[in-house]
Amino acid sequence: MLKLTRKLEYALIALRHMQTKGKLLSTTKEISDIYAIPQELLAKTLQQMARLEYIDAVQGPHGGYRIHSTMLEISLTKFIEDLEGPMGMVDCSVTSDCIQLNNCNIRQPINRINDNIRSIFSRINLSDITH
Amino acid sequence: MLKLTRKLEYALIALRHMQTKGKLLSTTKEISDIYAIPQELLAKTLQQMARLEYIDAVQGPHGGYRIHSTMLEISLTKFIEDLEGPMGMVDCSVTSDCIQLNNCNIRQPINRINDNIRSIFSRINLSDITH
DNA sequence: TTATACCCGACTATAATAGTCGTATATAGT
DNA sequence: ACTATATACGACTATTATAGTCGGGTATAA
Repeated sequence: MLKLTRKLEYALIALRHMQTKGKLLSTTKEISDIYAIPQELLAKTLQQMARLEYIDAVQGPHGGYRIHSTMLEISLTKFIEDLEGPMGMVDCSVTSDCIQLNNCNIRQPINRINDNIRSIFSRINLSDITH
Repeated sequence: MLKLTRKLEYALIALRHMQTKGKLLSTTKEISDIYAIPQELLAKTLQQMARLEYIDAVQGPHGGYRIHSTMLEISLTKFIEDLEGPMGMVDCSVTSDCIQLNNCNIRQPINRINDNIRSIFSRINLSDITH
């Protein structure tokens, strides 16, 4: 309950690391070594963030990644959903194939809480974590 | 990310159901039938809540469960942690055996967010969900 | 004494997450 | 052109957490 996945954790660690390096490039190996993150796993996450244009990739020797400037204004909600898909306390806040649905007696109160959390996460920017 | 487990979901549904019945008893079968919850699974959760004194159990024929009056003032944080153990976005907010720990660069910002969420959950009472 | 309903631990199944591997592509340096 | 380094990417396996099942027990009203 409420726990970040490793993927998100690694992504945040990497972003923060890159942040401290400004425009200098960081390699996967460098980051995985420093923070003891499995290299191949981190690699995939960095590649995904590159596709999402959170970071810029430079290929070849002396290549690596650096933070994309607009990334800082991304909200935590968007970040999480970009990397892992929709977020919601109950499935019916995401899809609508629950056998209960109309019968369900907690749907509305839970969805209110859900909205509260989302609104907190929406007010938090990635820069609040990686600054 | 952020999703309630079925156990919590079933527990909340059951509590709300019992709430509407006041001092009348509800059986496991009754609740599992109405909301299409696997009976044995619900049974375990109700038993756990009985041990925790969230609900009172009455044994024998015509037995069942009813809500314990003080339950209403329990916070969502306590409820979740009573049923599922400690809640935290990162392990280091719970235990301290992470190989990173001092090396970790996101610990503090994440823990701030974590505290925010906890404080929201602490201000929400079960009665807000089951009323 | 029988039927009903709670009690409880051990077990299995399923699904989500975490991690690995093989191969391909880009490119700087020589 | 060749080599070493680094990203790109899909398919695979392993691990863990959650979900669900089962078998046997106890309490008690009728």
